[in-house]
Amino acid sequence: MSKSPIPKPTESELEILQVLWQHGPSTVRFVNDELNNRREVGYTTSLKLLQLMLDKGLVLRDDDSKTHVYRAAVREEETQGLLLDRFVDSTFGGSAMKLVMQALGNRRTSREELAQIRRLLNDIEIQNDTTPPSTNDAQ
Amino acid sequence: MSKSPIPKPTESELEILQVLWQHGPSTVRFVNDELNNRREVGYTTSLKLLQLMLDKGLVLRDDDSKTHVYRAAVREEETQGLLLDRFVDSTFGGSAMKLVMQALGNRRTSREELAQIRRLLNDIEIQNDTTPPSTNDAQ
DNA sequence: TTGTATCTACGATATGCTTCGTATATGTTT
DNA sequence: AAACATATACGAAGCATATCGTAGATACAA
Repeated sequence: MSKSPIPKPTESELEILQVLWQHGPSTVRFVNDELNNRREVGYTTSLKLLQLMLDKGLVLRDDDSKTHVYRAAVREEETQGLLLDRFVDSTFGGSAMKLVMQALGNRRTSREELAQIRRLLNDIEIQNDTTPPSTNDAQ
Repeated sequence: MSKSPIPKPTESELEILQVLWQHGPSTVRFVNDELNNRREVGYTTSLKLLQLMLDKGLVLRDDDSKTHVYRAAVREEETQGLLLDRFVDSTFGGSAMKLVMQALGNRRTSREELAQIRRLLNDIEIQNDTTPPSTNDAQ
């Protein structure tokens, strides 16, 4: 519940965070290898990125051993939420609804996923019933 | 249905597109005024942006009269869809589901909006029943 | 016609992101 | 010990974006 000055990660930094979120604390070597599954990246590039991210506070590192180990300093959902807000604002003029409609409408969604969303909708409606609507951020 | 080499608009360019989408063909002056409702932007900055966007093919202009009139050259939904794809990929590792769940979970959604989504879900399921699933982009 | 306002064109700057090369330290193998 | 592999640190280049200043054109008012 603390408002911290989280710096917005760039796209490249996000790629690295994805790796760290998915695989946990990792060496530069490992991160670099993972990145190279998607595209060509030099080792020192990944290293530099991680160092900059360390400065920004996006990652932490354990440098007890010679080979440093980096881990994410920001939580996945929190970061995604932050970026989602910005994205909704810049691309959909603040309307989360429009975004959801497009996301659902313009791609294949499996039956299970649809069911999952329905469950979520039910939960939200229950919440709406118990806690009366105050301010409405979605539009 | 034509695949055109649409350049990805930057955030600033998106702001301008929002104005054009919302208000239709506009002068630089008007666009700049609109932008200044949100933040400080110099007139020549807006002008330059529009000129660059013209080069990129993001906007068209009518320069019959001395004061040029710009209009969007890309459609709103199409552009949003393009950016949505990129965003889902970079921030949610390609999982549109995760995005939708977060978008719905982390903000207030009114009863009508929920109903609207339910309707959309129904439509999708009907489609899923009539046309068997081939490739699954979501997830 | 002389100013004044408004417009476009365009160069220049500042900043941030990404990338890599090189130097240097450290550990390992023969 | 010498050679080799691998690590970190750091400077610097290349590029895109965003921003603005200035010059020059054009219309209109006094």
